[in-house]
Amino acid sequence: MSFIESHRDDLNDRQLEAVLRTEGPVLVLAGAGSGKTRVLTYRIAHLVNDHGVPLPSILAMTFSNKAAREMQERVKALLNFDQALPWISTFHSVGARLLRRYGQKIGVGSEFVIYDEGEQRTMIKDCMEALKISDKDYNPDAVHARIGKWKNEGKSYEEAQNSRAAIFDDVCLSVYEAYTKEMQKAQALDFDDLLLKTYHLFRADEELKAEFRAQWRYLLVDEFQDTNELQYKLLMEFLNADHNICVVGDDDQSIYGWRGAKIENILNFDKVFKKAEVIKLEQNYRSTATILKAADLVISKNEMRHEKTLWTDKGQGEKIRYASVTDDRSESSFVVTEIQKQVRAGVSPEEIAVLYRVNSLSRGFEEECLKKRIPYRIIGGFRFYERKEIKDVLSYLKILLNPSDVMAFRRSLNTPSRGIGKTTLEKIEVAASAMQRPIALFVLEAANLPAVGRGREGLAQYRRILERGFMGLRSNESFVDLVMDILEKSNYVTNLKNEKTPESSERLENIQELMSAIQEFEESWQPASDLQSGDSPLKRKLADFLERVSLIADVDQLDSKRTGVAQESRQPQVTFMSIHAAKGLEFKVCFLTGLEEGIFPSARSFDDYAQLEEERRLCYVAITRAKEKLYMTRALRRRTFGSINMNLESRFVRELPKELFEITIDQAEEQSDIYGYSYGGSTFVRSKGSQKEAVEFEYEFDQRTDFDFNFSKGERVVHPSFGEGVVQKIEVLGSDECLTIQFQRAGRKKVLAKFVKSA
DNA sequence: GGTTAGAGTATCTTC
DNA sequence: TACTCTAACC
Repeated sequence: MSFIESHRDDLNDRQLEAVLRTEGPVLVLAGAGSGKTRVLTYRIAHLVNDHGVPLPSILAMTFSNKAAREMQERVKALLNFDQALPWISTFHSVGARLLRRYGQKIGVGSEFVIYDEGEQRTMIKDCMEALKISDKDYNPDAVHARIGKWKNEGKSYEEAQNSRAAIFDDVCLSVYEAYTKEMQKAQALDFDDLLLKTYHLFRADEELKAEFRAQWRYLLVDEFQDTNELQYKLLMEFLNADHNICVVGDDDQSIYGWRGAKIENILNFDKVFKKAEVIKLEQNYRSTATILKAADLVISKNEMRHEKTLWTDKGQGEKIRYASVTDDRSESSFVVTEIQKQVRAGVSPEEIAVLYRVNSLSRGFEEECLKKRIPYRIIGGFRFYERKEIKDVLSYLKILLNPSDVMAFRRSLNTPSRGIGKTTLEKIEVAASAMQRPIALFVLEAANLPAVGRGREGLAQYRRILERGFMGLRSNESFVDLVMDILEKSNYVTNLKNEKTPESSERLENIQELMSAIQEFEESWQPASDLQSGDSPLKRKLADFLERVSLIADVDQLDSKRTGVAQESRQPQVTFMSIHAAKGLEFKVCFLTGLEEGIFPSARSFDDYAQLEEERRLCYVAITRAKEKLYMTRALRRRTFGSINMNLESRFVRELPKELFEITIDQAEEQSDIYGYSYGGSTFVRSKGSQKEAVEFEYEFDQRTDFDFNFSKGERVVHPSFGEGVVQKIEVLGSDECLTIQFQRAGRKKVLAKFVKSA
């Protein structure tokens, strides 16, 4: 019996059709929760089992590593197969992989590093400075954005020459040119480059293109609504004349327009590929009818969409619980209290998510959970691998792997402080550049470095670390040993240990975390079989590790740090995250918070209809994450950027019929005729029928007194090295307490509670 | 060259 | 509010 015959019952008719239609272009419009991953994985299994298609002939692309991993796992399970599936991968990983192997053909060295957003920004600023373009006249972020736009159109700076429309473009173009050259010099690629250079590679090398086109006979793309122009172009390069391409997506869930995603890609697919088979998956297996009804009412107001209606055979379910409360603190308290109720009623915390439009809203919920000792985890916000201490440590590894990496060089050279400042650094950079030598090698080899004053000893120390590192790379020692040794030789950990501040102990913890990540990585590491090279295993290990780290996204590290109750590990936790991060996930109980005009929908979308449609889609995504119970909350007053704003109730709430809701309104203000909105940082309050009037709110929050802390605000305390002081602020840090203390001698400092005693 | 305090400013989402 | 940048001081 064929695979598909024996699995027939797993699929509904539409899904089956999508699986069986293996030849030619196929567009699967898969509504939220309609089983699209199932379609993709079964399709792959069907191709392999029933059509004898070898796995490397299938190229399946996703956006997140998490989605790729999930698809890999499910395919492996269906096929009873146990090896890595390299071509079920993210767009960026596919690019990186091809470039490591074939990049030399277009001048991309195989040891390139990937620069993150921050490094790109520094690079842009450096280029602007070198070109004497003031960052006051031209905002580096705007320049960056313009360059990104060109890249997303598939254009190098040469190709962008004729797309200049304004003086601003001229400026950006000169920066783009300088930026390209600097990146080349540093042997670095940014995120866009991973796609752009791959695109150029395929355009430049017909032979190579033909080879891969012959290999990849079946293309699959997940979340097609989120592809940008460049990804689309790249896909077209990959696609051979058979046009066996199956794209799966939901135009209603396109929420990355701001990042260049073109919803037209999915809206026009059946026009570009006239023979395309369009299959709609409309049965939802996730949510109750009530939740789907709300989602449908929100999304059906959009004009730019494929018409479709989700249905479910699940019952009505519970009503949506809507709470309009006085302020953000009440909102947090309401949400957390309800979480406690749900948990008491038997819902696992793992099945509960709190969603918000902006990451900054996580704070209140975080504090409330800390207070009530509820385990939680936060996805997004600060990423682990973007923390200073992690980047510091990684910079040493990066410079070893790629001695041209300027950013890593600068960072590692003087962290911890070795007395090497800006002037010395500049001299070294200029000299290395003149010698056309990778900067780290230059430092290592140069007999007489440019005149360095006080930095002499520090530089010698740095050279010793480099020597040690390069030696390690050539040898066969373990990855962990190498890093430990560098940490020791650089005094990095020692210095942190001496600091004894809450910040330093958190940093130490994070480095610890990094070490275990490295160890874990090392233990499970397998050399990629198709990329043979003469490098030592350690070097390849290092390269793989750094690449993985660079391509990690928020959702990918679901089990990473930033948990509230640090020590008691592996407790079931409630999840907090932005709606963007929640895409593709589902939870039994969801809280959709901050439903206020100006927040959700965001104030930025007010004057742009297309953006407003995207907000609407975002709301649709949020609602459809819930399986059984949906809460929606809104605060009348909210503190944003230090000032208090009053916002109207979100239109997404107002548009929904009351009968879907069970409503809680807990304040008198709701009755009054004063309503307000905030725009541009100041607060306006309008009275009904009267003129607009600007009002600054003075609103003092109750100081928290309900903690069972050992210390209280205003208490006099003694610290072993800072002496006497007065407690000004108390925060919870993991299972510990962090105090802000005004010391008589030492000034204001943050210290861990365990270091101080009552005076 | 390193440190720090104060001013200024950005205010979303992220592969 | 919280971060980044600058300028003044050590």
